[in-house]
Amino acid sequence: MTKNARYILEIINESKSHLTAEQIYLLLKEKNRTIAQATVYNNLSCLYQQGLIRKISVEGQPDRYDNVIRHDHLICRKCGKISDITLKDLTAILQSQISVPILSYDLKINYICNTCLEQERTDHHENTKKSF
Amino acid sequence: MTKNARYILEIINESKSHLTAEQIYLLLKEKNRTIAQATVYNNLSCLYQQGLIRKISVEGQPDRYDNVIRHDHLICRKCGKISDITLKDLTAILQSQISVPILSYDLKINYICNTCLEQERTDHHENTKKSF
DNA sequence: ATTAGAATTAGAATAATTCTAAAAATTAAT
DNA sequence: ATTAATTTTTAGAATTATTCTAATTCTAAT
Repeated sequence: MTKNARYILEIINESKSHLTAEQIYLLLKEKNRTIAQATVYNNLSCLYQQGLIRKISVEGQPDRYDNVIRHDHLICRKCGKISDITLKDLTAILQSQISVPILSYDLKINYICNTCLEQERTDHHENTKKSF
Repeated sequence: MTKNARYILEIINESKSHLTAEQIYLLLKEKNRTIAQATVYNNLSCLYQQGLIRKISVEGQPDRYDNVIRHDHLICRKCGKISDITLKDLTAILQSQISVPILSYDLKINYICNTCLEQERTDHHENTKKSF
């Protein structure tokens, strides 16, 4: 594993958020390492193929990268916000229903986050007022 | 709902595969409807927001669209192939662990498909041979 | 030190999607 | 039916994310 790959893996493992390739690139530049975007992409692909990181793709957003410690994601259907949540491991339940070996699974749970719920409530209220 | 939206929804609901926006556009053209790509994208966004279709994003691939009948997906980690699989509904199990209401969930199970397994076996064999 | 192979680079190229502003179609009001 | 208002569609430009390319730099073994 190259130095850059190690740095990138470290950033992903230490981050609490779900970074995009772009964000990782910027973080590396901040830490005054000179690195090209292509290198970030290269290494991310590499790390992903080796199963050292995972990719989470939320529609309308660039791919995001995450550590491989088992956890699931809550996705707000309004604003696209991603939050971590650790639910009971489902591997056994799933594997019992599938004959081929499961490598891993990605579970995204769609909901509406509090901010958007609040927003919705306010909007609705305003509409109601307007219609009088 | 506009005529185009209806057509697009129909195509998605009737398709057994997981179509991209591009593929939907081409299908519509085949059925000699004149339609612009932008219209396909517009309507897909619309249908998605209304919860009438779902989007499945597999890394390295353009977004794909699917019907909302509950089912899960098997994703081959080597070639990216997507297959449908209907596993036991997990909503109750998940909801019991989450306080906010779940709208829906997307479950992608990573595995290696038969073709890729075969491929791997062959490659390995060749490597072995070569190394002599 | 020399060299082969791998990693990195900057920038071009590509692919998917969104934006824009005008045109066409649909709907509602007269 | 005619006009006006609104919605949908359109073609093409613009943007964004990502990959490709070919040259350069680094690394590690001789």
